[in-house]
Amino acid sequence: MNYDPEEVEAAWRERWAAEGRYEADSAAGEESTFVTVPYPYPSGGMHIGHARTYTVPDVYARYRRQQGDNVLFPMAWHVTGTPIVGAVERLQQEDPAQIESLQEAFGVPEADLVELETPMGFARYFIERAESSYKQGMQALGLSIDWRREFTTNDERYQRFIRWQYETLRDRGLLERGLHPVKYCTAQENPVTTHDLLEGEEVDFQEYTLIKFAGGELFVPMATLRPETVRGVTNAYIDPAGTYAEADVDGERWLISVEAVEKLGLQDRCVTVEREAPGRDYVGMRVRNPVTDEDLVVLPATFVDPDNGTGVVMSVPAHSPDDYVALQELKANAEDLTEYGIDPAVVAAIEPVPILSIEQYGEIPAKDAVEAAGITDATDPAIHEVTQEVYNREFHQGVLNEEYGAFGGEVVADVRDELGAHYRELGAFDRMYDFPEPVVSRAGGKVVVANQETWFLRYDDPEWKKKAHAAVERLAAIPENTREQYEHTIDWLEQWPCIRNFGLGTPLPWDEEFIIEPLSDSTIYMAYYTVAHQLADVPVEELTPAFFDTLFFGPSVVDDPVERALELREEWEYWYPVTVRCSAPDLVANHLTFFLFHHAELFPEEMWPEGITVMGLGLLEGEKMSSSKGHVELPNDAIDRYGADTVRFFLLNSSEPWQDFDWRADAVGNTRTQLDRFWDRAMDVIETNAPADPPALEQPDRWILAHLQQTVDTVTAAMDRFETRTASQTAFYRFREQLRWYERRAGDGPGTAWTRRRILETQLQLLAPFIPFMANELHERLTGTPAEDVPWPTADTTYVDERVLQEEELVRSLYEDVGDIVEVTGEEPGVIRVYVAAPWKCEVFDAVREIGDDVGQVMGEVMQDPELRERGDAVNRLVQELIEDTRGLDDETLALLADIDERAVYTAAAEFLGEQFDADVEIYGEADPDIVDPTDKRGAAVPLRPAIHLD
RNA sequence: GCAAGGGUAGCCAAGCUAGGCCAACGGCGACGGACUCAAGAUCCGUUCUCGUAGGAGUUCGUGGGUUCGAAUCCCUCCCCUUGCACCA
Repeated sequence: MNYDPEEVEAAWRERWAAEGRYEADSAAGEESTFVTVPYPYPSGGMHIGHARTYTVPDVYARYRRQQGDNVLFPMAWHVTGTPIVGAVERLQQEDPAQIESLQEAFGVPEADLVELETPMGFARYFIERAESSYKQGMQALGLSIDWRREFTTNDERYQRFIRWQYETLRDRGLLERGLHPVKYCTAQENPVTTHDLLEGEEVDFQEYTLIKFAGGELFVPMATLRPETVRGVTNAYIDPAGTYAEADVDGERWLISVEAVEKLGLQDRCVTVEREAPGRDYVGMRVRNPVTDEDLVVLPATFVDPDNGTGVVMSVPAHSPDDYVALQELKANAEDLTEYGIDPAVVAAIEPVPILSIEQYGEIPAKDAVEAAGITDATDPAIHEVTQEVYNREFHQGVLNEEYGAFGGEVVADVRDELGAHYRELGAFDRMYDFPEPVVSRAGGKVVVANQETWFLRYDDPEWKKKAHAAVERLAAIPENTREQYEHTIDWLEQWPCIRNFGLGTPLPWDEEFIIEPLSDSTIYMAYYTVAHQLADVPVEELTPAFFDTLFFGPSVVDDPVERALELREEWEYWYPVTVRCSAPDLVANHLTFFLFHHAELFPEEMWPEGITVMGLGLLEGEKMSSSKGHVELPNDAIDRYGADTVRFFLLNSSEPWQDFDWRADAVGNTRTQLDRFWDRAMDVIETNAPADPPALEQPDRWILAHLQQTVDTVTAAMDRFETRTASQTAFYRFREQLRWYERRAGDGPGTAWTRRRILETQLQLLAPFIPFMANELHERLTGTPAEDVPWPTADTTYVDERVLQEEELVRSLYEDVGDIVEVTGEEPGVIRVYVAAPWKCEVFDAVREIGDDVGQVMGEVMQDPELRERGDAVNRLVQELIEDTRGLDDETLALLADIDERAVYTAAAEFLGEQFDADVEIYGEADPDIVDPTDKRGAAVPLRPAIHLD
């Protein structure tokens, strides 16, 4: 019967579902393993990258099950937040890109679009209705999930649980109210996310320092990202055509652009406009530098954007190529300024003021940089690059001048923040947020930065950080280098705004207009899995904070513990902690670290996560997958084409879980071919009769069985380390390499037939986690029991045999040497003569073995023997050669090698060699009296390496 | 810039944490052969250079260093990928 994955896989899916094979219930006395993976976010369909994300934990779950554990692998759906809502909105607005993405990438038929018009409709569709839905994909892949525990984060009961979590955190003082800058659409009057942006998706807002220059009572704040240049300011620029306002800002009178008025108003400033006037009215005004007390002039410039910062900028020609070039141009055209009543002499007198020194440049870095680049006017596009370069170098290498007092002599990068804070405290500086370039929302509104009232998770709390670090310490971090990343993230996290103004999810219990955001409502939900299906029977209104207190903190923390909660507590205690969480690398810096933080705070140490495995990302034909570009591979398509086992095997075998993988159709096709071949061979074995009990075994049989035991050990060790690639490569491809030799060597007796069955049986058990459909099917056909229902194999000591491995190695290398010679000479031999090293050479070998790799010492010892001394040079050469050959081998192996009867080994293999080369094979001892040695080759014989003569 | 990962023979990709069985696993492609009317599939072999005896030479981003010995350890430089937050 040919391999037909469709049929085999359908049968097993049905059987697993009917048996409830993967429904896991707590069972006293059985070891529990709890495997989790972040629940999918159904804002679109499932693609092949997701398939791997969920298959990796499945393979581990299956492995642990074969190892005898009671394994729980649950799944749920994350529908919190704005992406789904946003996707629905875009659909309603008939956004063509969105519709194309749904139809092209995820194959949504026109007729189904109507189902996607509500957020939960949209979510449901991609959870289970669509061909490309997650649940259908997971079931097709054969993931061993306990589906009874499924839920969504929008479910009432789940929300009760999250409310309990947040009330608890608030009560512990880990939640705090405050203001936070966010991207804000002025048209919708609402915060927006990156997905909501039409223009400027890549742009991040920045915190600008406002340097409060003053013209009499009127402050003229100027925005800069380089507050340390305050001493280098030579003048200011204003847009003469812009509209400016004199406004009361928190009790001070400020001159700012009208655009800045709006922005500051949104940044928690109290702003009242008192009069408006065109920028030109302020040209020529004198302003005082708050740090140096110098008086500077405000000059007109068309390059000033009133919609950036405050609309008034300072000029630092010594350190900014832009400003330097502008100043040159201004000087050249100083006459034009008379129209503003400015004396050209004033402009002519402006000279760059350097404030720092830096190696690569002279006194005026901007001047040098501009001249070196040959820039003469401000329209030269190269000026941006030059500016960036000067900014970078000055930041990292610029040493501030002595005028900076405490900051003098320091590198900018080290003191910029401090310096800003210092002058802010003195009232000379202030700050505002803004974008460096225009940002527009999909609704068409201008996007600015607004301070929003919000609730923060206090990840900056030192006690909490300490607990989180403790959780990392006991964590099995896979790969190990992620450990450092967790530590780093914990140290670096500050306050995290954990609510949104809209979207799906759990409302903040005490302020229901806010929704707890997705990264914050998914930190301890693994605990919810342990009781999810049983919670369904508890009336929602009974799921009070006291109920969850009882469940998770125990009976002692509440006055009157509910019985049901105590029962569920036993479930939780049975399954928890999480054995391993499989996740993505980009989640280390947020979700996974939050996961650790919350566990560390809410649960006792023994309930903290035991392991996290971070998985690599997927590429498709060498390129990043992108659902918006339709560059995706869907699991259902792949499974239709290749079968689920092939998809699984490719995904797990092409790289280790934490490495990136590349889905390439040709490689997947090849994987399928390999499985076809495996199936055919397995069927041959299954259909061949073999004795039930081990008959007499030949050398090749014992050799391959010894190899099999090594393979079992290697695969098991790899699985324990989550090295699925190593494990599957070893069990499948590596072992097949050995099998090729075996097939060449093996006879056709009952021993061979028995050995083949024995090998197949073990191999199927090792492969069952990877290709469960095929492995179970074949194993059942072979033995009557599916592979997943028998214990994971362990090395059978009956067949562990180091000697047979080494002996066969001698045969193999003899075979290869003969082959090499045949190839080089291009002649077919009629007779192969093999000369085994003489006894005196073995004595030398023994000496090398005992003394080690010191040539002098070995020679000293060996020359004690008069018989050997006679051979002088030959002994010396042999010693050197043997030392080379034996280097790195351990004593045990050497002892074994010394003990092998080489001649017997070759004699036993002579028939085989003769068949292979179609020649007669003669075995001699080097010192045999009746030796045939036409070309005097025998002297080349060395222990473990016979001399050869082909005739 | 900071942080992490990576640069290996035509391509993909092991090995590098414990330096020497590494000319460097494996796959693809290519070439030769077997099977076949033929093609495909399958199987066997070759695939850095030289070589009519199992060998020798030169390779693992660059340039140095440590060592008897380095793809493997240390340093310099070049290049590539990813992340840098309120976005799941």
